[in-house]
Amino acid sequence: MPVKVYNTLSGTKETVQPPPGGRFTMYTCGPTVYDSTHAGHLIPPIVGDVVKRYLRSLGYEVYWAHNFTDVEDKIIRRAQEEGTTPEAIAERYIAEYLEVLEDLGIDTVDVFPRVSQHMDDIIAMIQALVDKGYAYAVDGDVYFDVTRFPGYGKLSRRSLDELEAGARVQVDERKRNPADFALWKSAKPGEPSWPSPWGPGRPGWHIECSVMAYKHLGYPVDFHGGGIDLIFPHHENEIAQSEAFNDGRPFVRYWLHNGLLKMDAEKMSKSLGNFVSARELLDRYGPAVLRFYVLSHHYRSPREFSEARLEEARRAQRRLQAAYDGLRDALDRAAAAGDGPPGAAAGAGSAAAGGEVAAAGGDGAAALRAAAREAREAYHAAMRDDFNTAEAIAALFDLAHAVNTCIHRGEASGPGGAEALRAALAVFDEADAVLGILRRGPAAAARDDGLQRVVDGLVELLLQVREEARQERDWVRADRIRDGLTRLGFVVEDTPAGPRWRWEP
RNA sequence: GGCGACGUAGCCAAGUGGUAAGGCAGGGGACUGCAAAUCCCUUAUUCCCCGGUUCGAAUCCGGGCGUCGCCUCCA
Repeated sequence: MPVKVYNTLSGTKETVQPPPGGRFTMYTCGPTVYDSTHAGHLIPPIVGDVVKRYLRSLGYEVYWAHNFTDVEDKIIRRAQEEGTTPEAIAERYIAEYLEVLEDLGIDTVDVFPRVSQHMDDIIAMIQALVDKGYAYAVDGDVYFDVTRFPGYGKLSRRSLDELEAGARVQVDERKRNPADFALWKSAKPGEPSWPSPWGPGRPGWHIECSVMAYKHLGYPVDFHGGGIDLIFPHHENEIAQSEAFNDGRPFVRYWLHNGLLKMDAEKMSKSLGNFVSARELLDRYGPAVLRFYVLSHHYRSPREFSEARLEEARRAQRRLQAAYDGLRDALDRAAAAGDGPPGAAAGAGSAAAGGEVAAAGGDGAAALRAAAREAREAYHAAMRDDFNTAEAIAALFDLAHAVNTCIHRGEASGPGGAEALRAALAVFDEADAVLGILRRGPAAAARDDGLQRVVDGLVELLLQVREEARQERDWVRADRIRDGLTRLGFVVEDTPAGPRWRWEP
């Protein structure tokens, strides 16, 4: 079952050819760490995480490098403004970013290379480009000569003529061609610098990624990802450098670009100042809802950010979560009720074929089993088609509906009920091991601190009192307890099996 | 100005030739002491507009209109 991806380079969907040995490499452009991580930054790592997890679920290995740009003009400026060092600035925002990834459940990145740790390799690659005649040094700067690389413009589909026509910046007279870009920039007084054959300076913006991809993954890289705004000039230049360095051999096999997050119809960006902090969103919505929000759109689509959209995602995720939780409850009850022979309760123990026959009596179980099978197929079909997570999630909603219906009709406890529930649970778990949009595992695992246990105990106690009031048909007191808990963020639901509660601040 | 992408119900959003997924919101009903959750029913003869190709198009082609991105740092 082949996976297809939309490759920016070819402009078409292509069938992914697994590399020899079944080990993929993936490189994604991480942030320039001069300011806080914003909501838009979450998309590439979430998409990368899903790509890696999905391929892994198919039995492949994926080695993923996600870089930090920690040497850059804006970091230097920021350091000067705050009277500290660029390293301190970078360190601060790298720590914040890593914490955000961790809280999002992204533990799939294998290496986080940094520019500052690859100076020797960067200088070596620049030197090689100079030696091969693709680059030239002028007054301590080194530029890449785009006219020497025939494929220049193939990713962003533009020609050098178009680029010159559209040039809006003042052309540096020392460049041979206006589109030439810097590989090495000489340091101005007071700026951090590294020694080089061309004098003290620092790398240009693009060379770092070519170098770090080469060093950590080797060429060709199987998947290279990032925001669609990086196609030009960043990725275009990476191709030029890397393929020139590699004597024309391909740099990347599949280019994956994600759509941008917009804010008030403009792209969210640090330079525009219209961004929302990722940390804040994470604290307010939690990883499951945030991932749900990101993955409920196709990764290539642009999406509009707003509180209303996130609230909507929260409600939608809650529906999925409720079905999942209900499923696990039902399984627990089935296990507790009669762990015994699955068919015994209904006395439908006929025989081997009994499972199917008995199901005819109330074929909720059979329907659920069929729904689980269909959902699993639909999930894989969606994921294989350019990682269409929106469609994959739709398959889970269909399954959620089937689960709810089965439980609602009381057919989950019938013959084969538990088996069907387990089949459904297996599909949710399989899909969610990739998507990460459900809160799973025993709730207790997340509550290991003493205070939390006290709170749980108090809520349980209040609910017991409320149950006593309800027994006495003292609705006033019962509602007072429930309303009070609701105001504190505890949602209480009465079910045939007793009251259930959850904390939803 | 050039290059690229997009325009699907009140809203979000899948869907590249076969007769419109899924979600949110809304309406009606069931269940409930009342709720919540859940279930049942309901919400686009139509996919920005105009032409064309085809037995057949949201899907292909041409032309408009609109929005966004890139051409300068940017996930």
